[in-house]
Amino acid sequence: MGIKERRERQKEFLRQEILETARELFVKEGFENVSMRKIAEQIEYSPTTIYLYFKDKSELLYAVCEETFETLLHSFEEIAKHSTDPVQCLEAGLRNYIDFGLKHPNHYKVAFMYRPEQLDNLEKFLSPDSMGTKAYSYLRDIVAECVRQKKFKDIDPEIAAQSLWAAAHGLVALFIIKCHFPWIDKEKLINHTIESMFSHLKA
Amino acid sequence: MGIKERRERQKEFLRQEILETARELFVKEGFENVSMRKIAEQIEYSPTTIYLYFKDKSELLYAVCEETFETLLHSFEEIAKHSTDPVQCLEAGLRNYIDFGLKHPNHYKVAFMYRPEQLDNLEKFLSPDSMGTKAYSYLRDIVAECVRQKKFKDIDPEIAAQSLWAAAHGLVALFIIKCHFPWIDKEKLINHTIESMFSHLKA
DNA sequence: TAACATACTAAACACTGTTAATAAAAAAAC
DNA sequence: GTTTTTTTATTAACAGTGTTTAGTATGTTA
Repeated sequence: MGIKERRERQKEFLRQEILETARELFVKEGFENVSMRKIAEQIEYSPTTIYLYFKDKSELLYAVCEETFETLLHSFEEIAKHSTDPVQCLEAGLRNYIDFGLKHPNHYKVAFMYRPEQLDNLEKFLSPDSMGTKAYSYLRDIVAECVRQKKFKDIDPEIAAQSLWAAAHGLVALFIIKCHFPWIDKEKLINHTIESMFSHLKA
Repeated sequence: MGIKERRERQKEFLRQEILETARELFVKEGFENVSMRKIAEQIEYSPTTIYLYFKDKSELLYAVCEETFETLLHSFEEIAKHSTDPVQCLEAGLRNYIDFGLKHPNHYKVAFMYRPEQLDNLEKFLSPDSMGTKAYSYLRDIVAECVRQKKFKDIDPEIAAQSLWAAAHGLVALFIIKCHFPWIDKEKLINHTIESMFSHLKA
């Protein structure tokens, strides 16, 4: 019964190859500038083959999103490993998030700036198993730890976490979309925002 | 020479009609779901006619943007008229901005969540005469007034204004894009963010 | 009435995501 | 070893997109 397994492996391999190519192109040229035909050409298959492995283009987007959330979660965990103070850990995590957005704008756009039009993808995003949920939960748990250690005032970690995320996203999203706006030194802007959010949480 | 003027009026009228239809459809169905053919059908002209009045679809987007920025600027000014304290004025302005985004997500997306791919449109956005520039300048001037009246600490108004804008945008943008995320009560989230930003500026 | 400028449109180009029907290849059954 | 069945991949097509080119009316001027 090794034949079936080998075929399964081959199927999985091609699926992965499609996904990798999609990610590469999305990151390099931006989601809306990548057509299914372009992906197909790159992997040297006909366009319709992709549909045997992914329901549609938005499922490809979803899959790349999940990858991205996973990467983000891992870098969070990595930061947490090398830090003792949860507050410092949280700040480093947020700065890492922002840096990612600035360094990989197209990648960030895929993960945080497209709304999947289809309901089933939205539902998948919300499932507790989704990498997005896990990454957010991790963020919230660090905030909760800050509160538990009384390094933050007694606040609902959910509020603090969502507010922090929004502040970080606001910076990244505007930098990306309004990239020709005469921004003050971005570093200063990031610092000011983070200081504002944190000092209010510590107060 | 009244004929030429009448024709000019007629031209301007049709241009305005196209623009209004475009805005209506963009707001109702979202920019990416509105085709030039759909706009044309609505105004009962052929699709090519639109190109006699607007260079391309992105110029239509730009024009609607300018309208939006102008509306936003006017509501800022209206708020300023009915308020004595610049801090209170600033807060009301920001809340008004956020409310607009929540009430008219498609409209907000057009103005703040699309990057015009073409350079010339980006340049137009940056010109000092553009409504976007004017609206931002107004925001920054209110912040500057807060600093002048020593109701804010001595900070570069540009930094404060951009940081405030980003915080507000972060909330609205995430609410729109991740609209199925289990957000805590939005009102609370908005309050927390604004309090954070303001208390740091007042300190 | 003839020439001209303006306003508009039909047809086409080169794309897009996606589907239905079909061919090729591999595996299973006889 | 040949035939049937299943899996995999492709060709052709549909319905749509933004945009351009070439051509047609129409109202204005000479």
